[in-house]
Amino acid sequence: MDYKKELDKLTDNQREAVFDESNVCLVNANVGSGKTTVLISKIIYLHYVKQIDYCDMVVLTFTNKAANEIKERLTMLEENLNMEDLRFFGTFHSVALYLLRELLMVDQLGYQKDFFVIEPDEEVDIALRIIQEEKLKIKYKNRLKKRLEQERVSRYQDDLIELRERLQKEKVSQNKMTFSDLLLNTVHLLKEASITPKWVIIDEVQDSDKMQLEFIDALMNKNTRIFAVGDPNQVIYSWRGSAFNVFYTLKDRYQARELSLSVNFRSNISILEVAKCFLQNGGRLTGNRERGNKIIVKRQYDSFQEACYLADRIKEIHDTGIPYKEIAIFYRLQNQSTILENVFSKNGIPFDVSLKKTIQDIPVLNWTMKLLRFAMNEKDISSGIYVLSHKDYGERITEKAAAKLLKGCSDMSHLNHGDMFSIDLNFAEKEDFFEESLLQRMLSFRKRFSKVEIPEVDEIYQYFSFDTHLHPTAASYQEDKELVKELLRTLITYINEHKMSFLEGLQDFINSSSLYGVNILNKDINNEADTVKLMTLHASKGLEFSYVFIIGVNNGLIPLQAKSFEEEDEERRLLFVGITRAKDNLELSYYTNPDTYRTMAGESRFIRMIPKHLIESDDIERESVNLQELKRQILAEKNVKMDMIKNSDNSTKTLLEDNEVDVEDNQVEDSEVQVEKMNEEVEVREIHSTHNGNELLTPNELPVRKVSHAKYGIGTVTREDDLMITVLFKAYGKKEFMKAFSELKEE
DNA sequence: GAAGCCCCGTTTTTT
DNA sequence: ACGGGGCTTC
Repeated sequence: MDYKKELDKLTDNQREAVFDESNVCLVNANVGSGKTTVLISKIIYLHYVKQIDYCDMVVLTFTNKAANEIKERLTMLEENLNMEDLRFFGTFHSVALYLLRELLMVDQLGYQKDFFVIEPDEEVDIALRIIQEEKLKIKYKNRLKKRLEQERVSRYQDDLIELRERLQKEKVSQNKMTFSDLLLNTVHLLKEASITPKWVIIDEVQDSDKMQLEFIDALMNKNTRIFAVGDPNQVIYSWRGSAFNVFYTLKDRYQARELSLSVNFRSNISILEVAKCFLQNGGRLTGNRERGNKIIVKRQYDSFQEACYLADRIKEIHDTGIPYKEIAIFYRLQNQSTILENVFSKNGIPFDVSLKKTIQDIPVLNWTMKLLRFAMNEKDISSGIYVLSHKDYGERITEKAAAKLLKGCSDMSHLNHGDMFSIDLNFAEKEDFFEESLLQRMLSFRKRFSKVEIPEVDEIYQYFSFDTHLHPTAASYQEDKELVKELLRTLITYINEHKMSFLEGLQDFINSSSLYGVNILNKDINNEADTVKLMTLHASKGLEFSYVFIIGVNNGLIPLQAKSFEEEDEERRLLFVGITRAKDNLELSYYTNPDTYRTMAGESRFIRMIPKHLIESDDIERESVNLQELKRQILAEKNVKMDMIKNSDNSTKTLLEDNEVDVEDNQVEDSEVQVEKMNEEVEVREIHSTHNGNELLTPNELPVRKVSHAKYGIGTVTREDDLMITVLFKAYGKKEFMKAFSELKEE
């Protein structure tokens, strides 16, 4: 049988995890160590060797992509595999949705079985409308989303708590659940239900948040077993709530056995040695490949010069026979891609940018989706109001008027659909308006299409008189019309594929577009295409390329300004993730003239964490590029410093003068030394930048307490209080420690 | 209601 | 560094 071949491919280490017999097993899997292979092999092993039915396993992932990958691999082993058997395989949210729809009593919470899943923005829209209607006092409406998530008690003495209660009721009455409602309600209802999976299997478990851990816990009974894989060194989403130290939490809660996979099969030794500099959990990371090329650190003038350089370099690489799709460029911020896009387009370099373009980002499609939502669910007042009052496509009425109009309708909802159109015409100026109105079309939509075979695109298009609403005179008309028709085509295809009736299929499509994202124009990054891939470091997780360029490794960009050490740690893991995407060649670059004020000139402290012998020297460039530029920078630094001296007291002045570099005398020194001196200057400036005004260092503090740290080496204490100590390390820069845990030794 | 002050956020993104 | 929003003061 084929499954044996799959299991034979495993290494001893991987085999141990797959064949493990403990009730709860956590696999601490290093980057590139075959995490997904182990997870899938475990499922195969349980199914084919241990004879566990697939439907006795709940397999949880974070992305649809990961879920699909697992399903595909299982289908490859068994072509006739019934997808119904894999009904508990999917993202946390899609499994929750399945449970709520098929197995749990949502009516206990006031919901109906055919509830809708809504986008996060829609919840805010609903909240804003409640605020308006109920005349609630809410401050900082522009950060309402964050406030609703975070504040358990109102921070600003307003009606936030009342709003949250009203919002909850409103969602129930409109029969809608947000993403977090899906998990929350499932956890709530599972307590009373008897759903008893034999196995709960979790991928990328380090990304779980509290709610997801509760979801796992709610699935557990005394015979349920857990198998989870993850990598604590790849936690890059803690800012959106992934629970702290999930491994420890789970291990403790279920008395789990922890196994680790330490061998990396992806990158060559040169790259792994660099990656190790950024490993924080002291874990072992070993490779099994050859040494390969040293990594390159390149200095660039600015992002435009760099884009031109990259265009040339990529052509060169491609000419050696490397396909474009083996080359990737990573950056910290989305907007860094624009300059690359422009320059690459001009130079004929094929590329794809990973952009999260969804239906809601395209106004006409957002409007159309809401129209369909209201047509399917007349309780969905907020969508109705949006559709009717939209300034471009709506009925040229205000939100208030639309709300009144809809209220009139829902008060009449005890009447059947046919009677509805005779209601309260005070709001509609003449009968004609109402008879032919979009509102009427939406309200009678379900009746009109209930007994119909799946209609043509044009039939739906005509029914809603889309042409009238898209305004043939408008500049965007042609484009809008194409988009709407494309959306409707996608819808019809979707319904045909799922072999459903029209209305059933439409309902499903509406929910899917929230939960799974419908790709209308294939805007998502196409991995098969032979193009250079441009993406953020975050988006690079889980991928691999032969050539990787990480650009903008400047302080203030990589790492982004960090407010706490937790944040700085996360920035470091983020660079670790980027570095470990590279199989054969890695190049880091930084700017000497960055385009934004937030970014500081010169290489990031992260680059200085890499020992020099691991880096292919860039000296030839440095020498030829410009001593002039260097000199200019040193002068600029000197001016900054002189300003500071003017603003500070005399004792500090004396101290700083000792460190000064006489630029004129140093012109003939080699550039290496000059760079070193410049770095010293920067360090002096950094000490100052964190101490404004009277907080400046006193002479007693500075000369000079040296301490040493196992990882960062010897450094100078720059600040100290009861709780914290700040040390400046030559190779790393400034680092804050909590005294209790710092393990610093006095020199 | 204009002027000035204070607080906060700025970035990454899946479902 | 800078802008938005809320609050206080005149």
